[in-house]
Amino acid sequence: MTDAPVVLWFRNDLRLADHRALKAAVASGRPIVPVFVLDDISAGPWAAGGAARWWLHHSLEALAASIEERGGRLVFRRGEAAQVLASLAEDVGATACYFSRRYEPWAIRQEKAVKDRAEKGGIEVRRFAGSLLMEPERVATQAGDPYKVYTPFWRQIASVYKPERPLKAPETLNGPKSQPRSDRLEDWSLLPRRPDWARGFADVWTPGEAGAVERLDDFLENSVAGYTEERNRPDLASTSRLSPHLAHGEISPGQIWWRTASARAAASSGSMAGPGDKGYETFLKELVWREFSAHLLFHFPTFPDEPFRAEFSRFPWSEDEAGLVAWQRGNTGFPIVDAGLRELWATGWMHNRVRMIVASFLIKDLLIPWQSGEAWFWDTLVDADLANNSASWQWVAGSGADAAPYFRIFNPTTQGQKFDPDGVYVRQWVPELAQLPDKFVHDPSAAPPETLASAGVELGATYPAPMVDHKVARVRALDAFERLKK
DNA sequence: TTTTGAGTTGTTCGA
DNA sequence: GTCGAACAACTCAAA
Repeated sequence: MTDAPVVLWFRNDLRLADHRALKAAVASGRPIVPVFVLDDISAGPWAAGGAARWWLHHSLEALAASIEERGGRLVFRRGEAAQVLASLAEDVGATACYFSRRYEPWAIRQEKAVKDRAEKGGIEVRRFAGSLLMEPERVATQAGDPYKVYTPFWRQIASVYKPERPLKAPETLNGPKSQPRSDRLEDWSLLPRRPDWARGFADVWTPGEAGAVERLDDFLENSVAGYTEERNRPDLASTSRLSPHLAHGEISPGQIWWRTASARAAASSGSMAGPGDKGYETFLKELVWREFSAHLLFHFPTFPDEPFRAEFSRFPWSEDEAGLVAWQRGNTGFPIVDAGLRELWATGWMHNRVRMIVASFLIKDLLIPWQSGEAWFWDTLVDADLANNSASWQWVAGSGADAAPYFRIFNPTTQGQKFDPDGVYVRQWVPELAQLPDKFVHDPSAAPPETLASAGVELGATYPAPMVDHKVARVRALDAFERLKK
């Protein structure tokens, strides 16, 4: 027996409940030194973007507070994880380091460096299952290959995965006798200043473990029943909005599965499974899409950078810098596209249906490479997740696994009319169109001049004229994809 | 090894 | 206004 401390390395698992590494550290009976390492070096180009850093700051504040309530203290240090952890272990005389696994290529390299360095110094390293339902090594086709099609992957997970009651957060955390040096979180400059573009974020989000659980409970109580249909409606608050909490590990997918299954059982007890029952399964399927993306990235580490289908490297992309900027700012002249990109800028998040619409527009209407959209989302999304982001962009581009067929080109006007039928979403984020009648709110350029005038809209002045003719752009995209086949 | 059935999210056109 | 077919062929997963 020893009472040398255990270093508990927090990564994208910023919670105390359902945390295996933490549970093992507590069970060891030794003092615990919890630490978060800001390691932009190991992450390289995929270091957290601006919006995710805002979230990270607040999530770390919340985590530090709940550790403190339990008698511990979260240490903040900055630098290359292998080096930082070794030096922290030395400072406190720790002989072990526990952490949750991550699955991104850079994080796998980072873990290996941590392990090599620690073991050289005689530190025991224990790695625990991380942010997935199942370890990627354990999910394979009968031939032993990774799944490349979603539906069989889903069937496999649904039949093999056994939901387990999530681990409770420990009630006390014993620290070491003397506290190690720590940075001050405020000195990391994770929050934007001048300009403070995150001003509106706090109205919408509550980063931290408690906020995550509250969000899930609210969803299961109020929205899951109608989820199958309403999840496509950006004008309704019908999705879970758990993505940023999941991305930072404030809640685990296992917790989500367990609570969803429990809520489903409670809802159907005493009555036949009603039409509302479908919502639970649809929701779990979305959770498994996240899983699918993570497994794909694990098996195919170039996913964020290169098209999964190699022939797409020959695609005739356009170098349209001005077009990219118009898209980023939400000045395309297509209301639903602009609404989405402005929602993203204002809140760090965009409804998933709208993500598909804006992505299709960038790729297929403007012929701008999906990597440009991926990079913008990386910097602006509070839920930025390397696997989800790259898999989803490649899905829209048609270059991904199980991707959309090339002829699936979203019509931004039709999509707006279909999924934001009363224009509520557009009017919220594109207020200069608010006075237009429903009939034209998704298609201002079709409105008669007097309608525009009385709504105070002057195309090209108060709101941009459409930057492309969608009909023409569609044919151009189909043509480009046609050439790809040859 | 070969065969077979299936594959998130759409649009347009013509009957 | 509604509905079904066409838009391509290919790859994947499992029998």
